[in-house]
Amino acid sequence: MATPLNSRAEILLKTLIEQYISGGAPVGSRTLATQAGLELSPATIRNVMAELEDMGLIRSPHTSSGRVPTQAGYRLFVDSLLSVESMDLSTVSQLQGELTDGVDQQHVIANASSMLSQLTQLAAVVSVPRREEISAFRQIEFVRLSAKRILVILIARDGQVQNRVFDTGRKYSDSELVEAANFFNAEFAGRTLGEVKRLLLKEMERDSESMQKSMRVAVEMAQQVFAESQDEGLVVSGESNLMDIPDMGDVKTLRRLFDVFGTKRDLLHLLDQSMRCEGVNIFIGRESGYEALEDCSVVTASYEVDNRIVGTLGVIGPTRMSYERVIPIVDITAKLISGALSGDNE
Amino acid sequence: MATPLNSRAEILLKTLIEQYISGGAPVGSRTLATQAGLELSPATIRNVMAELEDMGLIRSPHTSSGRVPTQAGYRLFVDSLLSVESMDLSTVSQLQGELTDGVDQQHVIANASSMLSQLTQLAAVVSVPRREEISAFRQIEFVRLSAKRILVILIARDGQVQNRVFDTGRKYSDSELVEAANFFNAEFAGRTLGEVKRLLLKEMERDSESMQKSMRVAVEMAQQVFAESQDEGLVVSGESNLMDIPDMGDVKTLRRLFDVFGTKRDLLHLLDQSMRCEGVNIFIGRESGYEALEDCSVVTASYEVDNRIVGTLGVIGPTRMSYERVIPIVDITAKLISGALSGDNE
DNA sequence: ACTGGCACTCTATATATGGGAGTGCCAAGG
DNA sequence: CCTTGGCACTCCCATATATAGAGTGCCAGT
Repeated sequence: MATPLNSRAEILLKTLIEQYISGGAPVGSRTLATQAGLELSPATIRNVMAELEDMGLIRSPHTSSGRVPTQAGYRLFVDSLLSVESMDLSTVSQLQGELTDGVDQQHVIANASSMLSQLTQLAAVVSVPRREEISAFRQIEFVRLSAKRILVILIARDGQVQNRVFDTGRKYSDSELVEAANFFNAEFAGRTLGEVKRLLLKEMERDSESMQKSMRVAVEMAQQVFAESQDEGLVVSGESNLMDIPDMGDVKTLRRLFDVFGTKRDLLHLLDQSMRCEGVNIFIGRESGYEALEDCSVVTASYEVDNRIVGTLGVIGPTRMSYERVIPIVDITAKLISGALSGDNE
Repeated sequence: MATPLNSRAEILLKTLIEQYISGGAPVGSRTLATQAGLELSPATIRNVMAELEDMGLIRSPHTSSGRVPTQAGYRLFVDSLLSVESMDLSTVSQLQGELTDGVDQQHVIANASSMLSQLTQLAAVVSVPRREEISAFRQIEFVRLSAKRILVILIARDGQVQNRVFDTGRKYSDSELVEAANFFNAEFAGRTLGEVKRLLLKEMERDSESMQKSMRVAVEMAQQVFAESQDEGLVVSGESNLMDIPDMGDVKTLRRLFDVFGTKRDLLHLLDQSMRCEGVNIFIGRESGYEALEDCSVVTASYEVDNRIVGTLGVIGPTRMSYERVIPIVDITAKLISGALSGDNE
């Protein structure tokens, strides 16, 4: 941190990490000497390694085995040492193909997630976009299923449909329902879902008598449906890929990891963090803030619709993952999904 | 198989299996002597155990360790030796509560699955009901999203909503869409989804000119939505519970197991098999027909809506699971879910 | 500043070693 | 004839021990 590395040390650190990533075993001075391309003897390299260890960039698991990168080492690596491969063009177009053949936002997201996990052989995560401030309200419908059960259907301009069944206390006539629907459709058409939600909320607070009773209930139901439409989801796939990775050998560790996937809340929070920044984001080990992700890294990128960031996607794998392979995949996927969702919308 | 067991052998087999299930370790003659309640010496019991081994009901992992049940042993056990506990009443009512607070079929199913896995601490599986022949068509709507994009919404009488976006080749006027909707709603109201699907299929085959062109496309779109409505789903939860079970220690084995959960097709097939029979069904180890389920058992029960079997639920765990605890849970859940879905429907 | 050499450390693997649990069989007793 | 205690035998498992190998740190020489 204090002293910036001289270029020889950089090269050695880079080679060491690459070597460790591909081999999985601690790297010793001899292998480093042959691999780094510098004409140095193992002894010299040992001196440099000692320095790197002092700086906290690498460490040795035991008194005498090779060195492995520390978290700080990885950080430096991905920040300034890493050379990313650009992606195979045919793979890109294949990805694009698979991605855009979902007519529907849900399909696009699901495809993206599954592709991502397949390409990286890691676990993939895609957050369902916040549509609130982007997607506009188109129309709402109240369908009477039986005497007291009413189905509310919310349709957004982009074709997303949200629906929910309510058990109302009393009977509603068809005409009441039609009237309610007309009211909403006239009042709110064209506004964004978020706006409508807020307006409805205000409406309810006013506890107004200016509204008929029947309207009140309708507003309440609509409010709930809108509230759910915010329902931020998360699509996870390829979790089981992580079981093939020897680093995670411990079933105990795996279990905790899978719990994270199960709850989703934590993951969502993590993805939210990287919503702010553009481009690819990397959380290494503890940086994510979750103990279960101790030996994992998370590579994320956010995607946008109509030039606004609306969601994030990423992959989760062992800290010892091939960043140079994974980063471009995540990057490209984010861009493609942006395209697929934007094009879809008009 | 040939010779039915005498009662002493039965008791010993039963105790052995119970002992093995609770302890997880091979059971020897001494422990069996103290646990079985019979006044017999270990030596005598050894003789009986030898017989049981000859019959293929138990085996010893090594020349000299205790015995463990074979698949055939488990089979006999669950078929005729098992005494199931009846369930704690408070648990039942709690279950019922949690189950019925989902207004919506999807919620009920999801709740059932999660409850099932929580109660058993195993992986749970619930198949989404075949609604085709039960659920009636209520109405269809065509919403124009943009010039050539049309949203088709299918509403069933029970409140299920199915929707899909189509990119049509040409523009449709609002009046055309209204006309199409009216046609469907008048023609098919009240019929079951399955019926409508078949009728539409026939309609399309006729390639009739009696229909206007616009109708043809509408029929086609409707057909596709109906086809998707058949979309048999599967809700899985608690997979990660299996990682806590020491029997499955092997990550390799777990991985294959998780692959089964991932593909779902195989699971669905398995659940289908037990749709035919009423009551609780048990597949032990290989009986399920899947190699990945080698050391697992599947306990299933089907549930019904309006006295017709429409789906199946079950749990998957190690063959060495506590059947006497699991069976009643699966049984009750199936009954409760039947109730919850039937009551919901009118 | 770099290098070879050397003693040292620590791991991983293979190889004994002994205890323990359980069996099968046999001969004796009810 | 069924049951039982006794006994030799088998096999697993945990522990200890030896050994090879990889890698280090340090020092002295270039």
